[in-house]
Amino acid sequence: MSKLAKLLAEATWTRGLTPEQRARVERDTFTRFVPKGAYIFHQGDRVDYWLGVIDGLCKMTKTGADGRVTTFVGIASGAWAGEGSLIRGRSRQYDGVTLRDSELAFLPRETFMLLLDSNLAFNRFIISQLNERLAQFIELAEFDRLREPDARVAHALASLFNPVLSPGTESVLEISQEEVANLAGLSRQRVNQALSLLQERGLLRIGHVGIKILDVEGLLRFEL
DNA sequence: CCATTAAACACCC
DNA sequence: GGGTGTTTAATGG
Repeated sequence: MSKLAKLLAEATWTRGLTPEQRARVERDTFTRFVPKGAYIFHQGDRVDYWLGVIDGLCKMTKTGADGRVTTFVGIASGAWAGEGSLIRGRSRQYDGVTLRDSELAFLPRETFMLLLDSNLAFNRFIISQLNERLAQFIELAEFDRLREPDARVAHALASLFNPVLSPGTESVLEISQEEVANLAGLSRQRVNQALSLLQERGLLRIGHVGIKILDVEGLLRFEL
């Protein structure tokens, strides 16, 4: 079985498709290898595909007028993204960049719209995914405004393990501390300090360009 | 004051 | 050579 077939077989949203729809999806979807640090799409691009992460780690970022860059969210293995822009019919509102070598899947807009127009289960999946994302962004605002830096780091890491949004995340995250800093909106050395604390608490283990997550639940409810 | 960060530094995988 | 861990000086609440 190809990587794509495996991804489609394991994805929640393919379960409610008719055999014809499933065949159509398998026929229309293609995959591409994208090396670490490469752009998947740019802000302003037309949105022609729904993006699936077969195996990899990506980020959505935006560059401010003064050149500073912020990362909104990480997208991990098993995740599908970009339905927001597809449905709104708008151009990309941010840049997509790989954080490590990634295998990506592209489902054409036309196929996506066909499913949206004809399949109830698919609609339910999209609603639950959008809802999950909304909850995640509200949490992001909460942690950003109400919690200390250590909890922000813990939360940023735990967010990559959301079972609805990123069902296939491996427990070893191949991510630099620099990128964790971008995700959490903190400096690199503050993140380093936070990671050391989280490691002391037994929630994760720091490796070389990698973090082994030991306790996702513990990270989510981390308190000083 | 105290915490955070930018910049600069020396390891080392 | 990029990622990591640390120091130092500057900044801001």
